[in-house]
Amino acid sequence: MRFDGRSGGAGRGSYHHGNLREALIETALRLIAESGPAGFSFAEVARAAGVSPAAPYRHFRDRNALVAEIARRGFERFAAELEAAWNQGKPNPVTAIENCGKAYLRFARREPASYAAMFDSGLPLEADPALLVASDQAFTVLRRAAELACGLQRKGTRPPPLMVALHIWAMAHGIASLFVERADGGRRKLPMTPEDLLEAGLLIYLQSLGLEEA
Amino acid sequence: MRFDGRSGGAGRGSYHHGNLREALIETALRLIAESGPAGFSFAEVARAAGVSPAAPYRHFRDRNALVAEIARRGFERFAAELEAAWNQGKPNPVTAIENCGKAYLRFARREPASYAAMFDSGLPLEADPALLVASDQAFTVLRRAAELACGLQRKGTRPPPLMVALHIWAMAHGIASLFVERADGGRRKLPMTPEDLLEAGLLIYLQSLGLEEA
DNA sequence: TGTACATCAGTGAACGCGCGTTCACTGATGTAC
DNA sequence: TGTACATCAGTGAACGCGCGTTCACTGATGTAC
Repeated sequence: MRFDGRSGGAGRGSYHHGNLREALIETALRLIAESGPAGFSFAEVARAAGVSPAAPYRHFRDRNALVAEIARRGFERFAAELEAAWNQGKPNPVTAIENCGKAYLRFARREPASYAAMFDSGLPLEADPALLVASDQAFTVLRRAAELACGLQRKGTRPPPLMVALHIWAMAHGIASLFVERADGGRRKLPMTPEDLLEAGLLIYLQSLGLEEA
Repeated sequence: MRFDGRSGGAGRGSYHHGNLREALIETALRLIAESGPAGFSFAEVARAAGVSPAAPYRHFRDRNALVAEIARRGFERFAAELEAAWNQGKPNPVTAIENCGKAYLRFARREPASYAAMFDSGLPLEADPALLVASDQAFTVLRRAAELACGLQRKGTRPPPLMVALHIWAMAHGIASLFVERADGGRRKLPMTPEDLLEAGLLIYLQSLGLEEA
């Protein structure tokens, strides 16, 4: 890829952009990061990408399709980062789950635009099968982590892994939503970092299930 | 107040509405419930309330001021409902905290428009001191609850009450955001009610702190 | 290697629309006397 | 009780603007021969 984002022989000023689809996605991410998932128009993306307002229609049916594509890609990267953080439960399940929590917050912090498209855009997941699949992939990482962690318990005292995964997700998502700073407006002040808050919360929760770092 | 929402002698069709400020707030709540906090315009509220597009300017500086007022009132009712659910820690702190959690979800479910204005509107809390105060009132209920619950522990093992309050808030907010059904689009499917999920999560968490229902 | 042609990404003008906001105004209300 | 008047909530017309979307078009690209 060339430095200006155009491919092949299509230089700046040429008739064909050459890489417009990607450029629109990158531009929309920038605009979302600046003003939130509702803070941009289809026409504005076109203008910011340097093309006519009709050009985006060659690549996306409408504004929602663009946001859905951003969310879908976001979920895929999100799932990959959670998976890497989980690292097959090493060095031990509790530490690995804490690493997942850190990865969750890191994603919300480093890709606030993707995160907003994924969780705050109001897009119905059901309307886009690919979006639903990508979203499920991310949750599946947490579910498998909970399954492995719960499997360490004696049979009689095993909590339902699905429930544990949902608790972990809810706490991570709650902390990300309430306390991770956003470019479009500061979040509530905290006497600690969101990462420390989540780590402590997960530790307390997992201790109660009989799991320790060991 | 009369049945049509107009006060005094101002009947329907009269020049003065008589109760426009309240009518605008109610109308905006309805529109937010239908299409989310970004899903209405100032002009649309006026039209739906049956007045000219200039009329709302007599009562609110702009659209944001209307949303902020809705959020402020929402936080006040929210704080009152959490306070009632806490009920001074009776019958015991764990049960009372669980009741707070249920009240949290009940509010998100029954007043989705207020909840969205409070948490999903992107309004900067700092811009409106009254909004910040109302928001703090709500959190203060959780903080005092955590203080009382933590106070039952022996001194050496007391967790920081502020942190505990933040964990409770995050889990409740995470579950409300992810799983409570919204009118503007379904949330993820769950194999249990959000209320049961939160109750179990709080119970596991509080057990780890040495707190039991007793 | 050269040429004719099919493809299709991007143009730019156009449309009707609803928006936020302003303005001078109007007329209902309540109050001072 | 009646009247004159100040107040101010709501009117309606107007403005410039950016939006989403369409359309016939243009010209760059790649390929078949």
